[in-house]
Amino acid sequence: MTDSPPNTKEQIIMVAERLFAEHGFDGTTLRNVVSEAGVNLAAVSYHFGSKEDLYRAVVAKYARPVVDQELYLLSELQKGLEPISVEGILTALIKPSLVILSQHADSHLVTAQFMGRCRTEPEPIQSIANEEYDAASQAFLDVLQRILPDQSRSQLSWKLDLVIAALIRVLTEAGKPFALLKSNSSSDIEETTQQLVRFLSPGMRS
Amino acid sequence: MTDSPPNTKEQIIMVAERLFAEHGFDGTTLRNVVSEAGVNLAAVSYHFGSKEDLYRAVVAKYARPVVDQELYLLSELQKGLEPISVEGILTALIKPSLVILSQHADSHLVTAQFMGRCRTEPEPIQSIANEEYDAASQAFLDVLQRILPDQSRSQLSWKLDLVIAALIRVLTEAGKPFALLKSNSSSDIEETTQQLVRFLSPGMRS
DNA sequence: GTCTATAATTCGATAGAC
DNA sequence: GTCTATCGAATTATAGAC
Repeated sequence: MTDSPPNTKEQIIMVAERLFAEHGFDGTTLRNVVSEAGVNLAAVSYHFGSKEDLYRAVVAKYARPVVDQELYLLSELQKGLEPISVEGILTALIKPSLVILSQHADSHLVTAQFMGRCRTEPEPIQSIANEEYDAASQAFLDVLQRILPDQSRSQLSWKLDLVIAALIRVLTEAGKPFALLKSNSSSDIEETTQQLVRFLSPGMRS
Repeated sequence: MTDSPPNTKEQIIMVAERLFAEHGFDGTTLRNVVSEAGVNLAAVSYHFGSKEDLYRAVVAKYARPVVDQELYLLSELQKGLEPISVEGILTALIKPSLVILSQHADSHLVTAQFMGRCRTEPEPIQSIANEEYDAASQAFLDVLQRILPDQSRSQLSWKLDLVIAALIRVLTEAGKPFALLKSNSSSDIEETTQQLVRFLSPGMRS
């Protein structure tokens, strides 16, 4: 875990994450990115290719690990002996997005806001992040269908969609006055996860 | 209810609503608007002033009536003799957004998508719509606090926020394959409202 | 009110020197 | 890898004729 000084490529990704989070894809200019990053404009083309490729790199760095963790927790849940609960599934879905924040302590709010923002972008930009998340959504929908066989798949699908919408909102609003998620301490993340799960689980059972 | 032929100003607003809904504020150019509307570029400046002023006009036309209806339903609820229920409050909050769709029968999906999109825009554009909605949110929060005195105001605040996030998602996703809201028939709107209320009410009570 | 023409910027991307 | 310089295209907004 050596803290190597950020090279040009990393510096660009870090600044781009913040500007994409605050102003969206269209509202962020490469000139703003390189200006705040203290690097040359041509460095973006050299290291990434295009603005969209830079965006993909930011998604890959900050969103992809969250999906991997979600799928891991879901598989662990299925390996267990106890029956799977709605609360367990929602926890596996929600927790990784919140836990990841404690790993980037200094920029945790920015990461949260980017993860929310990238899922509210207009098309075709939103699809860049959605392609990462869709596999996980399908897996969670399958498990939900197994433990809630009385509900139709389309019903479970829009319910899961609303759960994700709530999570996205929590991420986007992170840090604002009345936000649910205010700190990145482990205890606070644990508690925020539980509050979200408790709010959403009853409706899931219908 | 005469169907007067759309003049230039109305034509611009109608096309702008759709493009803002699909591509967001930054992703929509005035040239795209006037091109699809079949009017001259300078007409935007003449009738509205600036791109942001055009956006305000679209919000005023499609979002403001929804807020007015929400506040009206909430006041009617408080005039009634029966005790106010969580379901009643959430219905007053959710129904107007859905009902308005049956009034613009031909463009109902576009209106839904715009009402959702305008609340996920990056700042400072999002504030344009939020200023319309904030008064209503405060009023709903006050009533919720009265009938749920055991929960802290900050807790009720983020719960209400998640309810609104779910509503925004339903609007944004209207018309897509697995969307909750698929039609603009009165019966479907009634049923969609009930499903949303039933999904969200239990968590509201904690 | 509607139009043409254009001002004044800004954008993403790249060629080419070092 | 990093830089300067710039191309070509696109943007909002407006001046001014009709």
